[in-house]
Amino acid sequence: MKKDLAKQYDPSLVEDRIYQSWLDGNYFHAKREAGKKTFTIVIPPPNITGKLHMGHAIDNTLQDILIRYKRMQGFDTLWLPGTDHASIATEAKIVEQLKSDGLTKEDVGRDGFLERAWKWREEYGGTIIRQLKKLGASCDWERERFTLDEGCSKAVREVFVRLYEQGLIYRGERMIHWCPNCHTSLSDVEVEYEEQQGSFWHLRYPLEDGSGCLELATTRPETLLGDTAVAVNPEDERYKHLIGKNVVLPIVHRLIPIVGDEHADPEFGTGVVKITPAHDPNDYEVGLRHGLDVVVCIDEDAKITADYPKYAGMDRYDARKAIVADLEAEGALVRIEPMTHNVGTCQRCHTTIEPYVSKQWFVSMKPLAGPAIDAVKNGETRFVPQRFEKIYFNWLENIKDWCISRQLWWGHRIPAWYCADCGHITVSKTDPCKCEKCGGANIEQDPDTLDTWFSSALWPFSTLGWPDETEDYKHYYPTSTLVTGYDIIPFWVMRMMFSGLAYTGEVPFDTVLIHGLVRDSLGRKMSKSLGNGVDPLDEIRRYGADALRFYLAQGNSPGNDMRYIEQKVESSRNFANKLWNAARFVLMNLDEDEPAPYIPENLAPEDKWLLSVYNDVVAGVTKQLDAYEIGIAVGKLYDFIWDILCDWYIEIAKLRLTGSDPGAKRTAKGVLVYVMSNTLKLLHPFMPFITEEIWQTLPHEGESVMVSDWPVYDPALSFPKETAELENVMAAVRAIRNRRAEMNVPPSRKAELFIASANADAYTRNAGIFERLASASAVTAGAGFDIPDAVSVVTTDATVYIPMNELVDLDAERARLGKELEKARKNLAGVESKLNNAGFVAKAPKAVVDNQIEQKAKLEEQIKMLEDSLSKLG
RNA sequence: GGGAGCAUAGCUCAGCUGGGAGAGCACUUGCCUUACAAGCAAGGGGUCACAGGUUCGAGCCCUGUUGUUCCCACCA
Repeated sequence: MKKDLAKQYDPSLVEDRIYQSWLDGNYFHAKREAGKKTFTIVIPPPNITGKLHMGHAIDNTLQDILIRYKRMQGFDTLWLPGTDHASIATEAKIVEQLKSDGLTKEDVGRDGFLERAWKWREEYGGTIIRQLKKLGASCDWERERFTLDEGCSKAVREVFVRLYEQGLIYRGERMIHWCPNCHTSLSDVEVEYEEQQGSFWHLRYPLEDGSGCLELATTRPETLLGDTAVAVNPEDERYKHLIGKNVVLPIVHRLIPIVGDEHADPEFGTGVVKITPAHDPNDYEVGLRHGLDVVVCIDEDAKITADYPKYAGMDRYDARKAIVADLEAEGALVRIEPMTHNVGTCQRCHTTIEPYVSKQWFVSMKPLAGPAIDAVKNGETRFVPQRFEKIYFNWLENIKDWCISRQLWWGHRIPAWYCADCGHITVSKTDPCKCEKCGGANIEQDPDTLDTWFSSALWPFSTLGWPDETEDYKHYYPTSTLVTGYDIIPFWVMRMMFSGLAYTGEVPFDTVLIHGLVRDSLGRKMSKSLGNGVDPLDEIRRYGADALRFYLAQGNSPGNDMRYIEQKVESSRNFANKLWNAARFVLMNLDEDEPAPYIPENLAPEDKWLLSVYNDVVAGVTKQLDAYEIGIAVGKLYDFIWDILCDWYIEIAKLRLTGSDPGAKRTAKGVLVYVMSNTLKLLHPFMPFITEEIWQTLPHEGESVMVSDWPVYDPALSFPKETAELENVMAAVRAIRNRRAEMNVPPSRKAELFIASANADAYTRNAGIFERLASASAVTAGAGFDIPDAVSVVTTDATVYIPMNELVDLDAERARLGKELEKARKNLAGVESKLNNAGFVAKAPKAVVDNQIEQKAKLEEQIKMLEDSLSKLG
């Protein structure tokens, strides 16, 4: 047994070695054990472009806590890891890489591009996985998956073909969000709205007949090139007579009609709206209603098209300036009004989105959303905390069709082939060589790929082998708990829900544990642009993975954001060190041949007290973990270990450990090892490394704490009488220390104690505790004492006289006792007023009333003792 | 416009089903007490945002108000 532990715990010397030992033990691997209940989590697959950030750290810490807990409880536990191909992000990386080589996508071609992408993935795709290991994640690495691997791709095709055959996937021309930088369409959720400072340009469009002008306003004057109408509200008395007439589009000098449409709000601005069907979603709808031409004036690069030679090739913002200048020159500009408005930007690159009409693939969401809503409404899947159900419902109830095609190369290519001869679309699980309709060989696959989230949506079952009925799928699906941030609900949780229900017929998980964001110390979102991100790896290096995990678990209350406060990580590190030193103390006292943890005979009152408190902690931690109240569970362990075990029990145990009675010494050691060892188990899910390191050093049975049995509440370990006794003793010790501190008596100055109490035996029995912890030179306990001029302290159970004549300032002492007496009387009055309240006695639970009765008796006793002490002072 | 969260000690926050206002850090004082100074002991510090209500009893439940953050929608 190793006993020469360092004075300070150094995680860097321990963590990698311990992690390797777990891998060597194959403890992370799920073995499909018959007869055991399963507990399964699929990891939210991090992007292969990513680096571990605090969001990952908290998400995976929570998952690892649950997994380790359930594993110790004897579940057949699977935590399935993997990564996401992250189509847009990865494609951008490769494009960037090409650019530094002076190349473009087109230069290397699709195959060359994909080759580079796969190579890139080989090289960097495992970064986060390596970092998760540093955090202590106990994933089943043998089952690691990738959204673009063969199995996941098979699932993607299966789903696409099924939905197509059911008519739930269709191809059509719609207005979609276009990112001119990423050069692809985006779904609604991939657009982030940002408030931007802009202008409102008020313009004049002259009527064709020369009878005047219509004034209107726009935030995007450059789209004027594509105007094909102006709209007024058909009820608007000012303009309704003009409907059907034409105006002359400034600069372009094209005639465009005035249409009557509800879209024009008479209350807003002048009540006149210019209509650009090609470049505004609302205008597009107006255009459809009135059969307007769709005139494209901005291209895929957000540049003006060749149709307008004067502006052709100009960026949309340059074109805006030029067009405004021309409008002014033409006298069409009325005025410019500053305004702030929300602008849609690309989630990935924050480029302003261009609404764009194009042919894309869509999933019909309405039929899929219904069952997903029902499954949560009827409790098949629940959210923790429950309020996130509302967000989930809100999304699904207002859902629009999902644009799933992306103009990218890195991803699952759409399994649709177009026939050049007959125009038929062949959609197939396997690559066809001819058109399924005309049999012609002149077919070409759709060049586009699918939204990354299309494959993520299948993650809980595609990773287990679906669509094949594999052993893993049968055994581990549906999964148990999904752990993720609230920001991912619309992207992922929702989509997994409807996908699971639609394709497997089951909800993909029974619980969704939602956590908040980790913000910086000022409460700001951590972001690259602000440079305020904290690297979890740095923190692990500084404080250890256990400290980081413990902090993240402790500070987290379900669904709430937290601020990253480094001092708190430091105090978690201090806690680890405290535990380390407690272990050193235990080890110091052990013999070489110490048996494995057991509860010894001849327990002292303090042993029974400790075991009782420990037992309650077992029950409490278990209950809180079952309720996903991880922060509360952590708090209980922190208090128990630091306050109860270290500050009280170990100090008290020193009496026997340094004493001469070998039997008593053995008992104390036995209790210490038992409680320490089991407490390590309780703490293991939160602080896996240090608990393993210590557990291995202590006497133990089994290979590793991570596969040991989770402690269970044991009624035989409940000792209320001894618990009360020790609590009284501790209260007296605290009171004595307090009084001594007030009088500035140094600990080295011992004093004799006379303890008057109805429970004098208990104080006699625990005299040693007062000697060690309350600077007592000797302790005499009895029913009562008559000691003149003594300092006295009064608890609810005892009066302690401390004769220190030369230190006694009688006036000060009288004042102190008087103050305490006043306080006790006030408390008593409060208790009595409750007990005199008929309503309280009649309606409050019996336990609460009894407690008040007990308080009353204690306070009365205390008051009596205080009065007595005062009278003795004369 | 719709919805949600938050408001508790100087700071950051916990307080789970209503019954004792708490933790860490910071601060004050005393301790190198042979596990730990990353420590020990003692202490100061709070109208639980505000106003009503329900209740024997409210930090907790209800209504409203204020402030703040976030999500969604809209903003021609």
